[in-house]
Amino acid sequence: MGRKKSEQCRLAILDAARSVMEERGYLDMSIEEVACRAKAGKQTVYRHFGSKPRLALEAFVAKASRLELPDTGSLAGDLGSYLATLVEVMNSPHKRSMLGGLLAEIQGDSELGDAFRQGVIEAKRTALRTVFQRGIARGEVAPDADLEVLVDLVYGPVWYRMLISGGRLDPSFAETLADTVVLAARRAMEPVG
Amino acid sequence: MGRKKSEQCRLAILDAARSVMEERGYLDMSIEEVACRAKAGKQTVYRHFGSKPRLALEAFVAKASRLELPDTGSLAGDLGSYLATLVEVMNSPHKRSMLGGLLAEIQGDSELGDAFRQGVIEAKRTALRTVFQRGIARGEVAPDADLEVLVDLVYGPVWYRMLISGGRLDPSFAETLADTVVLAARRAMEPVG
Amino acid sequence: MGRKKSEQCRLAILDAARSVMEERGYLDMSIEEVACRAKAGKQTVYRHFGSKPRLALEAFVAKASRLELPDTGSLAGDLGSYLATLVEVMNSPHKRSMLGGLLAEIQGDSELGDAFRQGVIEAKRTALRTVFQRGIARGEVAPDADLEVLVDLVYGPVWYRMLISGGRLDPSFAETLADTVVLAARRAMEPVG
Amino acid sequence: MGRKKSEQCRLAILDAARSVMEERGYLDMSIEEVACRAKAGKQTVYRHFGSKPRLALEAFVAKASRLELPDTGSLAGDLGSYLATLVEVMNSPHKRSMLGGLLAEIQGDSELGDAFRQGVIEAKRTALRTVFQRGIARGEVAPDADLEVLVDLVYGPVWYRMLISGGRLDPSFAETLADTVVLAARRAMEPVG
DNA sequence: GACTAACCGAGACGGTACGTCCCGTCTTAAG
DNA sequence: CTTAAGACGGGACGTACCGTCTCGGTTAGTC
Repeated sequence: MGRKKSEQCRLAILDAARSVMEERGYLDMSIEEVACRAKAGKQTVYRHFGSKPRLALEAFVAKASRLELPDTGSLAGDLGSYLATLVEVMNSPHKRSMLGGLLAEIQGDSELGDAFRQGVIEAKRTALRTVFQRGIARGEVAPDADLEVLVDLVYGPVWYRMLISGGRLDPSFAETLADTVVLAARRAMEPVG
Repeated sequence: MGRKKSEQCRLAILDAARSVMEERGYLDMSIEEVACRAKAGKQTVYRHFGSKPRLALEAFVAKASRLELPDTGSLAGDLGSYLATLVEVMNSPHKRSMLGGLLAEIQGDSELGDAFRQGVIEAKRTALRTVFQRGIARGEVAPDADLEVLVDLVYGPVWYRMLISGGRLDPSFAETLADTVVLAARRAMEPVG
Repeated sequence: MGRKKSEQCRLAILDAARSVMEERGYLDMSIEEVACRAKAGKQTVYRHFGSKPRLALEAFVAKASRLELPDTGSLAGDLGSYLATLVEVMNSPHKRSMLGGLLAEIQGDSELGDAFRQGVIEAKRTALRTVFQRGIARGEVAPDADLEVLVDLVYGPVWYRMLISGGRLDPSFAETLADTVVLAARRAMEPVG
Repeated sequence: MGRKKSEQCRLAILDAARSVMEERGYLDMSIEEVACRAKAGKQTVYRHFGSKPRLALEAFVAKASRLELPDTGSLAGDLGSYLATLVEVMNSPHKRSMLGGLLAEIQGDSELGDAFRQGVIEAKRTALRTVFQRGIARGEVAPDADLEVLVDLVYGPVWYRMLISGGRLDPSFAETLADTVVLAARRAMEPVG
């Protein structure tokens, strides 16, 4: 029984969380400020989200721009188009701060980690897997290629530059990376040498 | 005049920091506990390291096993050997926690970020760059290849699996990744088609 | 319709309030726990009693053992008998806690204070006043005695020992106090000296 | 070792506590506001006083006007003078609120209760005991009188009026009470009847 | 060898945020 | 139409750490 949890209230909190994170970054976001901005009590925040990283995760997922899967007719076209968009989206200080903070929390909280990987990572991997499978059908990708590694080959360098090496995330990087992955995917078909 | 900062004391603090991080993870490490374990005053910790992420960074760098650069005579051999070791070293919960935490702090603190990239990232990249340059000399790598992207292609997937996707970091992954990068590096030499 | 249920519900709340207070004391009694034990909603508690001190007051008055006014034929007898019972009743940790808590609330809430004095204090004072008036009729009490002060002389020391000094509340105290008050009451009749 | 607790800081907190209590009463005094007014951290308040009732007790004791013990040469004079002053001092809303709140806390916290009785109550009782002993020496008080009850006879009615019955605390009450106690004390000497 | 400035441990300081509890009000569903 | 259940905005709790600031006590280099 009892009163129902208000959806309106939930959204106000998510909004507040988002705006605080964009202003201060994940680490300096406090539940107290989020509650205050959402004109909610702290308890209400905890009732809805349970903890700071959960809140951040939901706020992140809520606004995660759903990247559309391109279908240009060739692996090179698909990858080039997809990576161009991906790199542009990832090249944002807000995202860097939010994702950096979440990564810290994820290590050692496996429940949160699973939720993060399920909600944020896996969907994107599935999209790319489809792209490579279409490549196999077209004969552009070796049929025995390790799709997981190919997917890693795309996402790995992007996340690595964004969060770790601080390398440039520009169109030229997207292009070079796409080209290289295309070559790597194809080559597995041919005899080495 | 006066007394010098004690090296012994500095080491005790680094040791304590390391052990706390291994037990509780980066986020739950407090300066107070580190000071207490090192039988040092908090002030002393701040005098030597200035802040928590700096301390963690130094603790990390201090114990960072200096990976030796193999020279087997072939790119495939070098990469295979290097990646096998790298993947083994990275497959550690402690490292995950420390690095995740550092990443969170790095976003938005550019001074710290620079130190991290300088002390942890760049050295490793340089090593790999050398490997690829030897490959060029041997004719195993296209002379006009983008070395930075090739290096990203190695480190990106490893960090990505470690911190983000949670994918396996096992010898078979190392091998597949090494093989794929070797192919990608070589292919740039040949006409596409 | 549900008029009957209402009274039943009121009693359940009073019962619950009493039992919580006996277990935890007045200060640590929360409306929430009372409602829960009474299987009532918080709103219902507020509808019936309005506030915690009101509830406590009603719970206290409800169970207040109605002390019978003795009529032994002499002031000494009446007072001795009455004080013996009073002291016994007051010598209870539950009562101490409830009354201490109520006293705290009463200061600065004059409406509650009036209700408390009206419901708990005045009835007892009236009883004692009657005893002294019978004493005047019998010639045992000076006719010009200040009855209010005489009544204070009985209740004051009892409450004072119970709540403030922590002095013993035993039969011997009751006896000595009764004797002393009898003397004080009579003496006003006679010339000093 | 370590830095010493600052006396200055302790006094600032006591001062703040006093002023908050005078404005809001004991129950509505919050540690947070006290700390804020004293420009101290909450932790500092807890370090020095440990809990709200302890703080209130110390604040109360600190400002407790040390009533001087009169020595007029007669029991009637001593009691009249002492009670006149006592009643005047007790007739204060601040005191009512502070003492009411403390009484609530005292019930069920025997350590605090002991401190309260030791610091606030016992000193005053000792003073009065001395007065009565001088009365015995002068032949104004029965030598076998129960001094404890005589002392109760003075303080009881005063506290009772202040905190419980709400009766007037004016000079005429002080006078009547003093006279009555003098009579009660003397009478024990003489045969009843 | 005695001085003395800097360092050391310890820990108190003014703060900020935590996550919890309870307040008194409001909303919903069931009887 | 009244209940119970319980979510709501709010406020204080007592705790944990933050980074800074005294404290004595302990080393080293200079005089």
